[in-house]
Amino acid sequence: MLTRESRLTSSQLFSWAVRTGRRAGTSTLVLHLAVPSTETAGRRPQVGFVVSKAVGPAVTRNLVKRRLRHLARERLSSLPGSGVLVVRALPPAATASYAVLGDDFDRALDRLERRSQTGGGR
RNA sequence: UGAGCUGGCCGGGCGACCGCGUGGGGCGCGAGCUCCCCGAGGAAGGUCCGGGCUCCACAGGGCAAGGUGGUGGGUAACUCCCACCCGGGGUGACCCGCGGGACAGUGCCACAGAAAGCAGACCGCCGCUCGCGCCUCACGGCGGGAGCGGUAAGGGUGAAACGGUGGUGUAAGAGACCACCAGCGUGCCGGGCGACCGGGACGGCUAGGUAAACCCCACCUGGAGCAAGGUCAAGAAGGAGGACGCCGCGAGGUGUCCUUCGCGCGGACGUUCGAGGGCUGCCCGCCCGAGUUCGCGGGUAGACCGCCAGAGGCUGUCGGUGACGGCAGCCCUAGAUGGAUGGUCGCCGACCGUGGUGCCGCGAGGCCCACGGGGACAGAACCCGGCCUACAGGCCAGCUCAUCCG
RNA sequence: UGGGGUAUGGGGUAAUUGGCAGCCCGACUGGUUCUGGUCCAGUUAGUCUAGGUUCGAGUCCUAGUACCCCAG
Repeated sequence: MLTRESRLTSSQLFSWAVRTGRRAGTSTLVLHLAVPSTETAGRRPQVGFVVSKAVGPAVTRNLVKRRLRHLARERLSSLPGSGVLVVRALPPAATASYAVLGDDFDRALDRLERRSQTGGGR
């Protein structure tokens, strides 16, 4: 679970991260990561989730969200200081196990970090 | 023992590690840290009804529109619930029913059939009159036709055909008359608060269906919905849409042009006689300079309230056939807002499947052992009462039918 | 949260007041052709589900299911 502080609660930041952030996808997840160019104070990273109705009914959507929040909490330290991460779940995430979701999360996060080190992004 | 009917209840358990939200306590200047309590459902679901609550509207009445529809009760209210009545189904326990009005009016009843609604008559039956043919010496008889009239018994159609059965009667027939039965109307007696039920009397002999067709009658309904509504409260930067061009595989980015929004009202001062701003906290001075500033209202991003103690739950008792109500005692039992109530793992476990040269049994099957799988439907979003829908598996109580034993 | 609409063979669509469920494309079979296509003839299969009103329901009523749309 995530504390209130680490949650992304502003819809403006949500659309900002999805629009301008770098993207990496797997079969179950798509991650958007945006880092402010100027250091807007040393805030902690924030994580938000998007689980649409295509994933399933409310019970499975909530289950996917809870699993993702736990996964994100364990990986908070590897995010850049003031980064904004949006995790979007795809329909296969409904049937994926916790371990599979964790692997996909790690792979996508790894790809995002590598791209930022090689000076990617716009 | 088997098959069923009705009502009620449960709907995984234990543990370890790591977490989240409301509230409370402690520490800390503070950010925060730490401890404790509590933390999804019977449907939280669909959003089909009814209410509370909030804002708007409203003298009163009527029309329109929508809804409800046996009777009596319960309730804050209901299209809900209870009891009863009526009709239908079942051997039965029991179940089902939008169940007012068809002499207030209008409409419809396809096909078939003579005729489908109020009266009429196709075939037929019967009588009378007039021809014709045949038989007979004749009287007369038989057959068939036309016209006039009497009938509705029989025929056949249909979902439905103008009461049914039997008799008297007749030229043939007919409620024309009689008996019984069904049904209608009027008034009476008895029972019931009532819907209605039972009984007998009289009348007329008979009246079709459809209102989930229009309609009539009685009753009910002001509108919106917690994104209701309220409090606090930035910024003037730009935002939205469209057309065209460039870049990009694309998502998109960027440029030009057009449209629109960037609030309303009022006051004061000011536009070269300088409001206001900057240097600079003040004065002088210098520079920029056409709007500046104040009040009231409105309230976008955002924050907070509404927001969880309530038609509340449990137990007992009393009243009532029951729904339910009265009284007493005890309890506090989710309040999130990109949305908490959990994640991972282990053990147990109903239950299911497979196997066994195991045990019991005539058998169906039961028990035991091993292995594998392993909980259904489903997540509060202002609250409550119902309805409807989904649901693996299991428990309890009462009752019915069949069979066997005593 | 509030409101509206649709459902007819495999696909797309008709059905006047309730009165025999049609049409096009497709699929299949046969014929024509040396073969395929074209063409001709024929066959297949349907009113979303359940219940009700009615003599009779695609149509009317009630409940449900699925999908779509609109406003905030």
